[in-house]
Amino acid sequence: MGTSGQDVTQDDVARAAGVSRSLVSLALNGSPKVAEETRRRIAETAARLGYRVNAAAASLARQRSRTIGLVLPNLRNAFFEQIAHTLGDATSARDLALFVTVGSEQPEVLHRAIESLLSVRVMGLILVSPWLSDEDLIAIGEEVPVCLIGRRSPGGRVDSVRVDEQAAARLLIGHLTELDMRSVGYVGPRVVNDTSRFERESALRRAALAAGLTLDVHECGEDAGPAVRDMLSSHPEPLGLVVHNDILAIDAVPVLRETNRHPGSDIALVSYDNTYLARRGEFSLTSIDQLEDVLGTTAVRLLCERADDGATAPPRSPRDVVLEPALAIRGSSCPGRERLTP
Amino acid sequence: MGTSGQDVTQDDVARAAGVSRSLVSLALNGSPKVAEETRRRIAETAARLGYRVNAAAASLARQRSRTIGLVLPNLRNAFFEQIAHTLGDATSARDLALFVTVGSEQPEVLHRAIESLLSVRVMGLILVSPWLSDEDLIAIGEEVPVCLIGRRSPGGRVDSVRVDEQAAARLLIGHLTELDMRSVGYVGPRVVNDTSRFERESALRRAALAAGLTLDVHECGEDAGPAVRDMLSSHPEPLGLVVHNDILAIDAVPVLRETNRHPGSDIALVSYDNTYLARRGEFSLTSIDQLEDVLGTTAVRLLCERADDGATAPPRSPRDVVLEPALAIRGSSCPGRERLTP
DNA sequence: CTGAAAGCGCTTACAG
DNA sequence: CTGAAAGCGCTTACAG
Repeated sequence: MGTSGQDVTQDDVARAAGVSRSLVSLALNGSPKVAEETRRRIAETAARLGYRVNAAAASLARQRSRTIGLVLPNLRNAFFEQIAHTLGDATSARDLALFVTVGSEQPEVLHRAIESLLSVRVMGLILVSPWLSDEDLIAIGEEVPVCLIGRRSPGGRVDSVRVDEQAAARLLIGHLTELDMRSVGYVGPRVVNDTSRFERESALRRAALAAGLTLDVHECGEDAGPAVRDMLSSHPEPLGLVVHNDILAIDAVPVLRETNRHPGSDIALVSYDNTYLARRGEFSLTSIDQLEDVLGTTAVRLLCERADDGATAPPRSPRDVVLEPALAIRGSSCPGRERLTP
Repeated sequence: MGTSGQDVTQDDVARAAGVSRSLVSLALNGSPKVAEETRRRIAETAARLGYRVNAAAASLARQRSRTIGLVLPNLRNAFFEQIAHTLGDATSARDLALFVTVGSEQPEVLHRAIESLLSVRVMGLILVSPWLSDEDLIAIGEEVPVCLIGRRSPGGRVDSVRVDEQAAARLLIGHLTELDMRSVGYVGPRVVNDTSRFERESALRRAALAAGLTLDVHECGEDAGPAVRDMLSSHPEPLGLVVHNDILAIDAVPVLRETNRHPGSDIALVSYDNTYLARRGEFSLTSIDQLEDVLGTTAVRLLCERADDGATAPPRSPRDVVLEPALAIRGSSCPGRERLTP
């Protein structure tokens, strides 16, 4: 029946199945030491009684939990949703649970969130573009396996997976120069401690220089519109406009229209993340694809490897997995020639 | 120092502070039975040693955890971010942890997510507009205190907090008729089992009828653009266009422009959620405000009340808290007359 | 105000 | 292939 009543324990299952308590545990955890026939009988009894493992007890006994903590900076970016989904799949494929915590601009809130994840003794932490100092990250890495997504490993015992920002910048700048844009502008969020933001900017600057162009930078608030408007008015020439991410880039679309700039001829708008916003017909943004699925599955793998080392084994040195990005080309930069590169 | 090493336990703290194990527990949990001076000394020792409670052990001993599970349908709506933030604040104000799980269109994934929350023996579950049947919800309510947000209580032991859909519909329709719109169209997502979607539609229909108007309904996919275009072409007369939420409504903005409809004269676009997207200058959407902060804090309160009842006490009957929505009026319906109603 | 002891539900050597 | 026993770190009556 699987009904409620107070919690059913392994004891109840053991009694009902006429076996010992430990056998139930072994059977339910799929130990090879249990006869298949017995295992099946126990599993059936457990299901019939509505047994559900008590994760707290299991973690305590096992000295380690089977859940991974995911810390996202916020939920305002579809990229984060993709990541969360991919990680959800990757973890459940390994029979792990995933708990998401949403950070905040306020460091205090972020720290509290991480603390509560540590209290649960998560087996590892995945942090997406965290607003934390390298020192903080390394300190957290001392307590629990950590894998960063979208940010370079700061050393210590902290791993990371990210897309090659230089390669992404080269893809974008290459695309823009092919389109004969004369200058390149970058619009990014006005933030103080977001490392990835600055890395993106400097990668773009370097790639632009290498192509003989300079990079003009404007910072924007929540709405990128005003910054884009400024940028356009100071660049009447054919301009390659790089916006920090899709969600900001959609603010640029109406501005282009208003100011009478024509994608493909005197303007080319490109951005990052290639989320569903970029794919929408109304926006149709050329955008860097970050390969969220690869990012996610890799992060989980790195974390599990580090966790499996246990407290034994010499601490693994930090690993920094760098992925080649792709560029999804759409109407915002060259109408009529949509494709995926490379 | 608060450094790492293997986990510090209450035992370690007790030894270091020269007191008994139980006293440490009492002190750290702020029991009034402990002398203030002792409490302080123990707290200091704990901090110095880098002690962090083992939530698994605490939950097990206490037979109840101090974390609430939040289940969101997805992360594609800024409304969910607001909710998550508010709940984060509300829970930490009560010294509870919040774990977020992101659902999915696939019921199997959603069930697994809920299962893993139940395995942790969360003290309660908050579900936002869940894609689950009433029966499923009631069944979950048998296992753990449940509070729904944005959906009517299905009975059982399940509470709910939501905005009055009828009142919201009346606000919108009232606003549209004031603007002399002749017909009303509703564009909502094409879904099969989203109760809130249908409730919204029927509330609108009823309010429209009461105002002597009929409601034309078009369903849309991920991009609302095409549905909006259809709607507009079949309604050349002044049209009040209600879109299911902000994120879909922004697809309508460029369509209005293309088709040369003018907000305030022959078209008035309104939507739901009043998120940051609605507030952006480029979109400036008139939108129903759902009072996320009230929704969130109320949900936490209801949950705690039900949890405090414990296994004793006659089961509380379900509560259905209904809030009066507000309407934020912006340029998409009447340019130049932005305000908040009521 | 403080300490000794039992127990939460599970896992895991260990001995058969 | 199976069972008896210890222990994970904490909380909580209970007795002083």
